Parts: sequence; structure tokens; C-alpha cells
Amino acid sequence: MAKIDDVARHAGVAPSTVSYVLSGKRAISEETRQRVLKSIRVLGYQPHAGARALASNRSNVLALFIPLHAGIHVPVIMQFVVSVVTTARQFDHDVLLLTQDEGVKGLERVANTSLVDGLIVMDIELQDPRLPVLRSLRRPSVLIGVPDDPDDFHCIDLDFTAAGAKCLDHLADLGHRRVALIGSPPEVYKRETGYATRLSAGFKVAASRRKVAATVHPCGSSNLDASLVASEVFEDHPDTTALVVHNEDAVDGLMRWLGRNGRRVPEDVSIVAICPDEIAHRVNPPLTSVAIPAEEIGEEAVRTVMAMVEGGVMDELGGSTTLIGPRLTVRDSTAPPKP
Amino acid sequence: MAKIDDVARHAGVAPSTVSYVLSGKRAISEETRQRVLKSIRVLGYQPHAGARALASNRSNVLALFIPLHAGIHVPVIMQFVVSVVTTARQFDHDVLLLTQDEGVKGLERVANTSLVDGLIVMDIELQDPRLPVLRSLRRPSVLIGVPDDPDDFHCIDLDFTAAGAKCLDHLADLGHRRVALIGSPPEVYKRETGYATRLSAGFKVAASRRKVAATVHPCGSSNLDASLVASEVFEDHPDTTALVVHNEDAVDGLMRWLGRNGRRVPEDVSIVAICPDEIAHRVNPPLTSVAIPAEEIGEEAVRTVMAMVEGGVMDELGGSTTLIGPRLTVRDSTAPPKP
DNA sequence: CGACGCAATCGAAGCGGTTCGACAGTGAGC
DNA sequence: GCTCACTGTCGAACCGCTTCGATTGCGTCG
Repeated sequence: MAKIDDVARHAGVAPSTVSYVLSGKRAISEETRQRVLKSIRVLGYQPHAGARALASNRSNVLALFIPLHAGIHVPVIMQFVVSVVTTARQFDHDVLLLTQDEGVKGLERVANTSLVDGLIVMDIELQDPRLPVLRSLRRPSVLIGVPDDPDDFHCIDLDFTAAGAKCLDHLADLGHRRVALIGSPPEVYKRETGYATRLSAGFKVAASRRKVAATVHPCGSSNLDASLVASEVFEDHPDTTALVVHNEDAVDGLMRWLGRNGRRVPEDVSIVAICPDEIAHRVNPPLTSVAIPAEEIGEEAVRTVMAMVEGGVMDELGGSTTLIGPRLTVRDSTAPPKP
Repeated sequence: MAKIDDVARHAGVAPSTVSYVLSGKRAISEETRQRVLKSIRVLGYQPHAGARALASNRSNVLALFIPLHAGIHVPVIMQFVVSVVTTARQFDHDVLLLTQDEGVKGLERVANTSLVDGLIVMDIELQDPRLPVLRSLRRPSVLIGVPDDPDDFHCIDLDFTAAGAKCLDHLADLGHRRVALIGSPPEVYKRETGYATRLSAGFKVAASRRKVAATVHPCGSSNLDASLVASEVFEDHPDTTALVVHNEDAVDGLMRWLGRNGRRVPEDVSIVAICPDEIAHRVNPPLTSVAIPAEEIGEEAVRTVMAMVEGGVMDELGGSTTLIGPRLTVRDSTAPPKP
């Protein structure tokens, strides 16, 4: 493997000049620049990551902490991951993957060994045990999700409160008077994951504002769970005319239960889902839905953490919470209730 | 952040001694060892990853190249990823994620900059363009999947040929005389992904051995695709009494189509699936299936690549192909055909 | 015409570990 | 009592790159 000295010799310059050509941190005459670049090409030079990290105190690696809790929808997670990796590359960074079972220790390890320049943490709980650790790390970090007390953190997420409200408002506008929220699995609420809690809060507040009767029902991922919850909903409140579904895995089971029980969508029951567009599309009828802008969130997370990395400003003057406004796409699953 | 010199001073030894305590590469008296370990604990010392990588020529990072092609089943991919990350940690390594759109350049970059000690590459095609690159890298790599010509590579995979045969044999044993394979999406075959091709080959060979009439039908991921393929199968060959399904996304649609068309499982149609156990379990009736041992494969991949990293033997004396024997679990979806 | 400023480049000192050869001390063997 | 083999520890030389201060050559200004 060619080293910087080889390149320097080949181009007839000092090693530092090569370094400056590469980093652009000092002016280099166009002529020399081209000569150096050519030598780099000819020799196939690639700087040694470790050496570079040691000397520059920058590893060009970002850590991404992904959740693998029960009750999360894996494909959505993967959308985040891909978006983060792709965006990170635009900032000349790679992504290191940390999983749940490494826990908090993993955060400390990668940060304290200077393995990474910054961290992105997904699936934030309201009282997340990782937060105090993150705060102590002296490496920039960004949360995907919003804790109870975000004070000095930088958080990014879909505005689930607004999303819950938006779903309800859409249904209220259509004239529905009783709506049920079919939510995430009970585990998710038990963990007090921010998004589930906020969505149902937004939903409930909007309901009382609009004077719509509303109930919330956690729901497991299996078709059986979906059936049970659905029958419970319609038994307890036969006047329910609309559902908000915030559970990708339950969508199918729910639709099937409705079919089996002779309730047509949207004639008898309207449905609004919070789910990726692919899922909303592939069922029949296509669902009116609020998508989770995974790509956008991932991008923004990387941009934010990179800004901090590059700014070098670690003693941030406070945090920031970026909530992405929900976009509701009307499809074929919502209509006014039958009179 | 404490450095090795701080630890050395605190413990009253030379920096090299601290290093040897940590690496265990030279004998250190138990007494000194304890003293050093204590100092490490007290100071919260964590070695600088870059410095370590530079000096030792080892980054303690593995690269994992994941596929994101159309037609792949994301949750299964994630199982691999988790298994790889978890196992890597047992070898004191972290995992860097590379995605498709970085392409071959990504491989070269992480390998040539010494960012990683070894690479694991998923979703191998029969003629995979990444192979020549991998060969030139002078870093150990392991393939998850098997190309046409694995010569000097180390490959790990489920034995899809055997799996195809096993499914057919199970059905033949039950007395079925005509079986259809509902396969992966057409894109997957077009790319000549090893697993899809091998499975159908094993299936066909077994069929002709057992004198069972067999057909193969690529199938898209949507419910509509599943319906179309299913009706085609039973129209073209009304005597079909069993299906082998190698397509996680189509399972549901298929089951529903059968239900809608009055074909009971297993009384009228037997089904064997190649899919994760979770999927086999959550449908009704639970499916007889061959699981994809993602966890096992991921583990083995890491073990293999780590053996090469630690062996330092890069000029391997040839490769190896580890095929994991398929295990068929009989559940409620298979039975003898009606007479 | 000398002082000065600026652009372009160089040289050397780190960055924080690992590793190798050297060396002191100790106990065994003869 | 002397040699020899070991064990445990030390010191110094790297690993390959970045960065900072110094240096050179030039055009400009007073």
C-alpha cells in the first residue's frame, strides 16, 4: 500500500504538501495540485484511516444505535439505517452499527476510544437511560425521537403529536363521531417510547377539542392480536365508524377482520394509518395515511450531527428539537360515515 | 481522556507494560497486572482506536455489506445483521455498514484505508462483480451466499439445493404427484442470486428423481402478484396438490387466495415454506417450513473471517464452502393428498 | 531600493499506541 | 560458585498522517 511519503516523492513535494492538497486546508498552486493528484491516482494511494484519525482527531465514522425491541417494525428501521448511511457518505463518513444488547457500554466504548466522531441514537424512550451517558460523552450526538426532557439534546422526529391530531381531524372533518386508535404493541407503551405516547396524546387532545369520542387500544403484531382488538373495539362501542391504525403489522390482520365481519372500507369503517407508503399502497383499498418520513429524518440527523462535528462546538448552547410536520395522504380508505 | 502514559505513571510501570497487560502478549506478574488494571479502572482509561490501529495494523472493525435489492425480505436481512454484530462483539470487533449504492468502491475504500480488518458480503450473485475486487483486497473476506465459482473464497449459506430437495421429498413422501414452487420475485432470478437459483435446482432435481411433476413460478411480493401466480398454477395444472413457497412476502397473499378459492390447507393443498419461523407460525394453519438459519450463518461468517484475521494467513490455501443443512419442521400445513 | 506582505511549500514535532530487543533478577543444574 | 535459562519489565523505535511555525521567492509600496 502506498503511503503519503511515496506520493510525495513521486510528485516531488513534501508529505505535508500532499496532505494539504487532500484536505484543502492551505493554498496550493494549481500546478502542484494537479501533479500531486496525478501521483495519487497513479499509485492508488489511500490514506490510512487509523493514522489519519490519530493525527487529526477525527475518525470519519458515525455511530448508529439501532433498536431491536419487540414490537418495532423492522423495515422502517432499515429505512432509517439506509438513509443515515447514504447521507453519512456524503459527508465522507462511514457508519458503525451498535445494537441494543451492547447497551450503554457500547456508546461509551465507541465514543471514548475515539472510534466515532458522533452518534445517532434511535428509538428514544421518554426517560431514556442512555441520555445521561450521552451527555457525558463529549462527542456530539443526535436523537431520533424525543425524550420527556430534551433540554440540551438535538432531537429529530416526525411530529407524532401533530400526526395523531391530523388523523383525528381528518376523520372529524368527514363527520365521524367515534374513533378508535389501534396502537403499537403494549410493550412499546410500557417502555414509554416517545412516538407511541405522543401520537396517542395528540389523538386524544384533538378528539376532545373536536368533541369526538375516542379510545386507544394497544395491539400486538399478530393477526390474532389484531382480530381480538378489533372485535373488542366494535363490541364495546358499536358506534365506532373510524379507526386510526399506528401499527404496521396489524394493518393486514385488521383489514381481514373487517372483511370477515362484513364491514366494508370505507363505507362502514374509515381507516387512517400511520405507516410507510408501501404498506398503505399494497392493501385493498389503499389507505389514507401519514407516512413516517424515515429518509428525511435520517438525513437531517446526519446533517445535524455533522454540523456539530465540523463546528467543533461541543459545549453547544442548548439543544434543538426538529419535528417534521406530518403529511396526510388521502387515499381510498376514508369517507364520511353512513348517516 | 486518560492516555496510556497516564495509566503507566499511575501504576508505576512503563507504558509498554500497560500495553502488555491489556493484550496479554507477554507474561506479567499477577501483582503488577492487578495494579495496572486498577489504575485503568480508576482513570477510566480507554485506548484510542486510531492509535491502536496505526500501531498494531488492526482496526478491530469488520465491514458488513448488506443488500437492498428489490425483492429481498428486509427482516431476514436484519437477522443477519444483528447476528453479525453480536458475534463480532465477542471477538472485540465492531461492525461498519456498507450499502449497495456505495458499490464496489466502498469495499475498496474501507479495505485500503485499513478501516476494517475483514469483510462480510451478503447476497452473492452467481457472477458477482464484487468478487474480483474482493480478491484483490488483501483483507480477508467471507461471502454469505455462494457464487458459481467459489474457488478461493470462503462461503457460508444455507444449503438451498438440499432445502429445495428436502421440501420436495417431504411432499413426495406424503404422496403428492404434482408440486409447484412459488419462488422469489423475478428480479431475484434475473440477478442470478445464488439462493433462488439453487433452491429451484434442488427442487427440480429431486422432483425428477422422485418422479413428481414440478413447475417453478417466480412471484412478486404483493398480494396481487401472489394471487395471479396462484391462479395460474391451478389453472395450468389443476392436479397440483402441493406448493413450496420460497417468498416471505407472498405467503400471506397465497394463503388468502387459497381461502378465497375454497382450497383448504392442508386438506386440498399442502404447503411447505422456506421462511423464518415467525412467519411460519403466525399464519393459520402454521406452516411446515425450512427456516433460514440467519443467526447461525451470521455467527459462522464472523468466526470464519476472524479466524483469518487472527491467523494473519492471507494467502489462504484455497477457500471453503460451508453449507448448513436444511432443517424441515413439520407443522400443520402438509398432509397426504386426497385420494 | 529596502521593507513588507503574501502565496506556496517545507520540515519536524506530535498524535497514542504496539512491539522488539535489551536487561536485571532469580532459581536450577552441575 | 558459576553458568544458563527464564520471567518480568523497560526504553525506544516505529506506525502514517496532520499541523504549525519557518522559509523562500516575488511583487508592491513608499
